[in-house]
Amino acid sequence: MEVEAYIGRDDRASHARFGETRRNRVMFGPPGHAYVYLVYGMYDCLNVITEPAGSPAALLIRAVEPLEGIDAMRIGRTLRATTRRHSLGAAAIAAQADRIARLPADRLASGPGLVAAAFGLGTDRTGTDLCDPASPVRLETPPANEPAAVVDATPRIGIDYAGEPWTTCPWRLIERGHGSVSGPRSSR
DNA sequence: GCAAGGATATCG
DNA sequence: GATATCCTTGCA
Repeated sequence: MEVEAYIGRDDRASHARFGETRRNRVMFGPPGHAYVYLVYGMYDCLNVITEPAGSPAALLIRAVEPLEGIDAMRIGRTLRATTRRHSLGAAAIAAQADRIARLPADRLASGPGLVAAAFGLGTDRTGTDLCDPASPVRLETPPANEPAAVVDATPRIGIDYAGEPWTTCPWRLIERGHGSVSGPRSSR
């Protein structure tokens, strides 16, 4: 599991830095809801609102460790990789499907765009109550015997535009020992 | 190393 | 209305 924290209007790396807009409206709403946005024109990113209404803060879910539904996650990844493309021939579609079929489980959601793809989430999921047991996408309480996670903290990724101290504050949190982490494998 | 890809916030 | 930019990914 890998997440990044974006906290408040003053956080120059946060979508809330310009105040409330149509895109980030749910950031200013109640906690436990989903904020899904489109980045770089082709990838959706899942965030969880973390503070009470009026206090815009969220966690960007950058990577998760697949435990169940791995086949379903492959389908989600394949769908996202082969649709929403203007011109993709049959051979290219087959190549994408084959590439994803060969991915190890811990690489199915090892990046913010890949998390949303694996779960089949789009921007239309924004506002979903992730704490509602009836929600198709939700957060669940871990088993009581779940061991406590050891967490490493590093600077956040892809926010050089924010300036100091936001580019260096260690608000990217990574569960140590998990294979599902974003970024090139060579850097791990 | 870099192109793909479209919404968005900000400017004329 | 136009456009520079963006909390990325996968292939050259």
